[in-house]
Amino acid sequence: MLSTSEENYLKSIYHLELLNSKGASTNAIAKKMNTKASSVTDMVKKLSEKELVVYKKYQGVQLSKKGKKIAVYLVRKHRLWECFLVDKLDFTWDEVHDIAEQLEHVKSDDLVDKLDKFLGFPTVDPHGDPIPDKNGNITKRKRIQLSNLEVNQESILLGLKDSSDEFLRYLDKNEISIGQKITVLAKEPFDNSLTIKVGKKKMLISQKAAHNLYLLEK
Amino acid sequence: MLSTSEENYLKSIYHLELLNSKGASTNAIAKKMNTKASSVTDMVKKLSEKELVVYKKYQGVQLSKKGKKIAVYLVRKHRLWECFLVDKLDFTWDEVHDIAEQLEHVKSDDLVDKLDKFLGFPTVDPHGDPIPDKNGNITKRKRIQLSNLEVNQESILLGLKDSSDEFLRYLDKNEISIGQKITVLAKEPFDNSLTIKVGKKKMLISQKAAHNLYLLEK
DNA sequence: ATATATTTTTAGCCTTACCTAAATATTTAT
DNA sequence: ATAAATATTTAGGTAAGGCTAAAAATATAT
Ligand SMILES: [Mn+2]
Ligand SMILES: [Mn+2]
Ligand SMILES: [Mn+2]
Ligand SMILES: [Mn+2]
Repeated sequence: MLSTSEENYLKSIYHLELLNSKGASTNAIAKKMNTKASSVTDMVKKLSEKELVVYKKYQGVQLSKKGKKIAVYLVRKHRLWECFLVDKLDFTWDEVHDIAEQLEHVKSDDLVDKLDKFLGFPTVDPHGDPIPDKNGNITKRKRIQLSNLEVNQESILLGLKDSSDEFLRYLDKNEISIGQKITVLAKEPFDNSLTIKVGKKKMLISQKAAHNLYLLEK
Repeated sequence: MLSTSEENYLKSIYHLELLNSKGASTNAIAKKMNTKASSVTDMVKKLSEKELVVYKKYQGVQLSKKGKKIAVYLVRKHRLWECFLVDKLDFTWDEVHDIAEQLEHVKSDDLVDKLDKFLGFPTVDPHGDPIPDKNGNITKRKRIQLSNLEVNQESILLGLKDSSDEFLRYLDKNEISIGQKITVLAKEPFDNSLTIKVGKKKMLISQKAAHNLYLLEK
């Protein structure tokens, strides 16, 4: 049985590996987990002894098969609980992350299965992120950043790159939500800002914001 | 912010105080928490410094007002989660305790309020135990053990003294559940066993089992 | 190629929450 | 009232998961 701390390390390494397939560096893990590099070294040694990661001194870590399975299961639990909080308890999407961080560590496989069923086997969480199924399979959708969409192309908002509370509230304020149709009407060459149509509304969006929106790539 | 361990101590002391209003002894706490008396002494000193319990060496502990408030809130959370697990996720009443033991430590007042609302503000948990309201008030119902009911008196099953999984499954097997009408048909003087009518069924019940059933006292 | 900067590890400490064994206080029995 | 039994506390130790500061390895710049 893993501790909450061990579980959090595995999940962080998993997310870092998605960004950099070579593995996760000590410093990157430390930054992500708000801790010190020396603490990371300690923990990584322990995870390595348990064969949950592959670690070579000074070379960073990668998850082992066993470690990845646990990490994906944690992601599954996190996202299922986020669905529960938003769909059933009426939380907003910027309120659920910290609570799901706690709930994901509750130990009961039965609970996860029954929660999944109760929610109707959702495939994406409130932020548009995919929910791994019972076997750990994740459906990958082809997606493209809004900033890379051609002018006059229409697509559907699938998910977010940055799910920070600030960005979520920016989207709320501008009535942008997952599943909406978005069309690029014009690109401003000077600052790469975009004029877009979201639903029926026209609006201006910065390059930075456009970078953070993933659309369905057809 | 209290640790899970500190919270568990407060809850155990609370339950022990309900049995013995003078307070909880070191040994009683150790037994209840499956730990050693010396560990209890350590923790009790810490809780005393935080003014959550009143502690005098060799004299056991009582919860302070502050400590009791926290303990009651934990009981509230535990029982709300048990309702969720049984009513929404279709767990049986003998499966929910250990999961609720974990869920009760999730930190979010908002979560508790919203869960309460989602469940329709329940007043009792699946075992018939009362759920403290938002202000910590617990509705006390007059109740009497089945073993103390007069012959030919009818009453309603309110709750259980012993909620062990074995007893819960004994009740399931005999189709006895919270809310049912029960009448004592006869008492056997030799072993104090009872012939009772539960719903429409007649059955024999031992003194031990009858001790564990609380009925509404009119 | 060498010097400098950055990253990572090691060494040594701290706190929490446990433990065992020994000492001390309290309770119970004679 | 004293002895024996029981309950509680103290002393000293462990493992987990943090930390800082110093040492060592690796990466970068000249
Ligand atoms: Mn999240
Ligand atoms: Mn999410
Ligand atoms: Mn319970
Ligand atoms: Mn209960």
